Amino acid sequence: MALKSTLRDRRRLQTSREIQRAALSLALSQGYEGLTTEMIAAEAGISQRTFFNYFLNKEAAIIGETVSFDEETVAWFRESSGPLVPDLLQALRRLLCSSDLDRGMSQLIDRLLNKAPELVPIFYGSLKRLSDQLSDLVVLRLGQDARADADLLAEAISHALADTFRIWANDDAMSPDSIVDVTTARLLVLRGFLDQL
Amino acid sequence: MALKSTLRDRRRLQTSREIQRAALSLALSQGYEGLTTEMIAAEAGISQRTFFNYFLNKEAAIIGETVSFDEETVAWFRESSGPLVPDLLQALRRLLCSSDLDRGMSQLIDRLLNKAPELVPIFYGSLKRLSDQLSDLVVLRLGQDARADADLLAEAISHALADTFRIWANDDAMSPDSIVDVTTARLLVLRGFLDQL
DNA sequence: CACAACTATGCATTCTGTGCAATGTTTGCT
DNA sequence: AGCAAACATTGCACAGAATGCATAGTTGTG
Repeated sequence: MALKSTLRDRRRLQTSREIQRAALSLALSQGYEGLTTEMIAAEAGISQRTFFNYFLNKEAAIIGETVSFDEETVAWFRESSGPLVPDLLQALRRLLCSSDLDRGMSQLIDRLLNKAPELVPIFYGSLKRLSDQLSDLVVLRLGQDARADADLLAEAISHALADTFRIWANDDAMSPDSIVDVTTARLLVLRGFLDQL
Repeated sequence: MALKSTLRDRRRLQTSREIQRAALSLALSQGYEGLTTEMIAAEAGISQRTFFNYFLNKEAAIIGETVSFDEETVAWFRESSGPLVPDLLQALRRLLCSSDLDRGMSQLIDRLLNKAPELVPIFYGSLKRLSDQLSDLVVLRLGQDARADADLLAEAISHALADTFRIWANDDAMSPDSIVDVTTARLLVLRGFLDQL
């Protein structure tokens, strides 16, 4: 079950990114209002029908594909006996390492979210998917009874991470490796607030 | 600029709630898949066109209207010299007090989210609106420079609150007044996790 | 009452999203 | 290489979502 990279898989990934690039660049130049799936398909050099083979809807094309923890990371996390939260951050480090980050794309997304704020809720809806994965990890260690607590922690971490992504996207000097470090700093800020309770 | 309750306003609110009730009950009985705006309109006793006069889209009808802080609360918060986070929670208390909560409706939403998990991201996208309001409050006190920190805190609080709502919806013995108390307890759990850093 | 502001609705239209069937491409197997 | 299964692309048809516009009715106000 190793990761086999066939021609088909490579093309699929490439087409998927090309569609997202087309969607983002058109949304930025022409505005998200009035952007149609036909325009995106034309810009990406595919048919409208094929567009819908790749993405369930227009928003999904803007957001792009969701990353996932690989099995090794999940296994490592479950077996680790270190403290929970630092281990979660370590898992995130692995995730960011395996998924090759594209700063240019992140920059486009950030600019689009500034230009078309109506997309922000959609983006946060999609962030929920990452949060769910984090929550699943926590439950692996603490058990299903801790699901509610796990959700809460996962939300905080995923939002701190999303926050960090915007910083990283706009700072060419910032290394991808330091993303999780900055995320940790953001979480410490949050803890500072909660110390008021 | 007091709150005048004309016949028009009352009817509007009533129709809006009737539409949401129709949408929720149909989604629960027939399934969200295959639920059309025409069905909702028919069940609510209005035309499809009128449905779209009340809600921007089908999802918005399910979620219902978003609550807002009233001007007095905003003014009170800005002038208060108490610690930030407890004041935020106090503002939430006022918000929940003024918006008359409907446990039955919240219960329906909770059941629907369990039955149709594809709606969860949409719900979280809408929760962002409340979060934005909280963030605006924080910025009133700390200034625009603290926007990023404000967002982070607001996200944590709003998710803790959403969490509490689900508990409240399913526990008839729980008083609406205690919602913010439970939310505070949830935030303390979160702080406990973050103490691992 | 008279007039402005708002509401409901029908109709036409554009866009989204899905199912299906036909045709072509890639893969794995012998 | 040759073959069959799996997968990808596309066109077409169609149901549903959402908007603009015109019209007729209702409510608020002086």
